[in-house]
Amino acid sequence: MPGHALLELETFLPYRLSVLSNTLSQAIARVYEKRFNLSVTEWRAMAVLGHCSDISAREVAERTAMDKVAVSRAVARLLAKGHIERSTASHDKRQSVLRLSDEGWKIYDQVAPLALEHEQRLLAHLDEEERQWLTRILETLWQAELVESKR
Amino acid sequence: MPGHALLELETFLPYRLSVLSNTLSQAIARVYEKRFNLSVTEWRAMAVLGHCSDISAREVAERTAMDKVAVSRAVARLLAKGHIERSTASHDKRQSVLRLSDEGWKIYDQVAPLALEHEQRLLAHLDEEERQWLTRILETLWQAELVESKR
DNA sequence: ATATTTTAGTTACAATTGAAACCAACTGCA
DNA sequence: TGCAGTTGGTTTCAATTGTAACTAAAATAT
Repeated sequence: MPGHALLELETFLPYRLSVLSNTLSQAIARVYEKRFNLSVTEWRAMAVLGHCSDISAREVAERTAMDKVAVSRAVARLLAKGHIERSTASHDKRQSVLRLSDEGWKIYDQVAPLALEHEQRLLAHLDEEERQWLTRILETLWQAELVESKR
Repeated sequence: MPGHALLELETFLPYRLSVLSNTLSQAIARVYEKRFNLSVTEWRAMAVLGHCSDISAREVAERTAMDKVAVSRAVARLLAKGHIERSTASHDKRQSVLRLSDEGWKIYDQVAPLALEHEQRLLAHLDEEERQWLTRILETLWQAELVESKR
């Protein structure tokens, strides 16, 4: 194609990141889905609550980078399944206070190791030096995107 | 949370990749959308056709990592907008032969530089050494995931 | 040749998602 | 106090997407 801009999708960073992360997420998602009947959004909410409990839906949204509608729906389904419990914040009756139920913890304790194992299996393809670079680079890009998207 | 698996979402690789690539894609997508009325799938199809012309829908699907239904719909919309043209392969009447129209090339020639520029702006946060590592690492993970997902 | 299976692409229907409207509770300020 | 503007969360409706079924053409087998 003479005279046209040279964009090769296969080497285009945003595209590569997108495809890589999608195949990756879907691979894990399939496991959540089949074995535990959890969608990605549901699992993300649970993951956050497993790590810091008694937070509001808004805070779950912030920490998972999901929007509040998605969180609202995930919370509704998790409540229905009994994986989480909800009460109302005493200082602000709009806010909910969310935490994993005993049942939820049982799920969490099964899924979390699986997720970590999957991550390890992926990282096993890299040597220690590569892993350190990757962490560093992702951190940098993450920060860069954050400030970009805030504008 | 004593006695529970330690999964911190913020440092979990699949999660980081997912959030990073989503915010990244959306940032570019917004530009496609607003300025050129193109969805991400539509643009991806056009990007592939800009790079190698006269290929079938199946081949577009392969090269964009989208499924054939998504491609079919993107193609339908691009045809309706007049951005691409379609004929039938002489050696196999099932296959379509797709290419950008003159109109399509005009769009392509505007969007492609924008996309490349966005990529450059992002990469500008990294030094040359980091960029090389990133390319290498993504390539490795890409290959690793490909073989994983084929099983 | 003809029946069977596979492949390219589309269509139909259900499930998921996103945007905007909405409600209730809080904040700040006159 | 009371009223305008925010904020947390839900609901509604439309658009997007995924799955499965489908058609037509080609490849393979009988």
